[in-house]
Amino acid sequence: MGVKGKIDFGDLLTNHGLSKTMFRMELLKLFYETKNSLTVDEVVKSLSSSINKVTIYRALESFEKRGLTHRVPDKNKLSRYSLCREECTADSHVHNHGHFICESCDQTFCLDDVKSPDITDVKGFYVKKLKVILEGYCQKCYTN
Amino acid sequence: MGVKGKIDFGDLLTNHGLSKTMFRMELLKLFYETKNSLTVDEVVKSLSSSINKVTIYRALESFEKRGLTHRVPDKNKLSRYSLCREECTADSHVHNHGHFICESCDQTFCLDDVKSPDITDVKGFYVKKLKVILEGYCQKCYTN
DNA sequence: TCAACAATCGCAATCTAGTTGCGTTTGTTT
DNA sequence: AAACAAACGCAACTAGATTGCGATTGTTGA
Repeated sequence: MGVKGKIDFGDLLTNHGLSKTMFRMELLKLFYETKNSLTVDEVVKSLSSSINKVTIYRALESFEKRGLTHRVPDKNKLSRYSLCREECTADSHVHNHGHFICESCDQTFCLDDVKSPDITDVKGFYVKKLKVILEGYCQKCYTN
Repeated sequence: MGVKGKIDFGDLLTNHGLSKTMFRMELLKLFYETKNSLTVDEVVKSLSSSINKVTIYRALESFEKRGLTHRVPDKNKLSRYSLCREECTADSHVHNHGHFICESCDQTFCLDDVKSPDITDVKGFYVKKLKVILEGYCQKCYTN
């Protein structure tokens, strides 16, 4: 169990039916410390220990299956991964706010003021995910 | 010029600063006849004449540069392409409605009832594109 | 109209994110 | 601690997408 609000990443893994390995705890920690989403390459660069990319792919795959992380789009080229919020479950990743992706620096920003549309009235579809994606330039890249 | 409301795809290309080639007119026609978005592979299958994929990629690239078509996301794997609506320009692709992508059959459906959030108040970002993406199963795939 | 230039095209090679198979290592369970 | 399952690393592979370059087609202006 966690102590004084600190997150026990081992417990987090165990509670989600995943083995508690050194690497996966480090990976989970990285995602909790990172505000924005990460690509697999960014994960490689951020981790202290050298780890095989395949392992990262497989870890993130099982994380998503267990409702810990999920993919977010990134200009259709490569995948980004992001921690799930409370409202996510293994089978449902519905975000209630928009995400901004900067074309230049590739950073993702949460836009809490941009609310997702109400989809309770959508008929004829079984909706598992909802994403609101804004793309363009962030302040920093725009002024450069 | 077009005659009696029929679209002259040659003019459309010329007006957007593109050369009027047989293939590009066919490609543009295909997009105007297709309700949903298309992948490059789907374009290959739909075209009567055999055309190199590279040419399609390059055509769609220049179409996007000139504000004729744009990419839409597809489960992070491959790209789909879609005609721009009136509100799109070369530098701005902001859709006012959501898109549903079926995980199973990969079809994209326009959800005119799902309105995009208002982003006029977003500060600190230069927004070029806005997308609302829903994913899950369409009726047909869900009941199978 | 047609020569000159620019845009487009096809082919082949290349790039790269992501996947798969399999033998080894590590974690979990009892 | 033994037995089983999950996770890992390596190497090979897949497939969407890109690039270089010579050939073809389209556009422009005299």
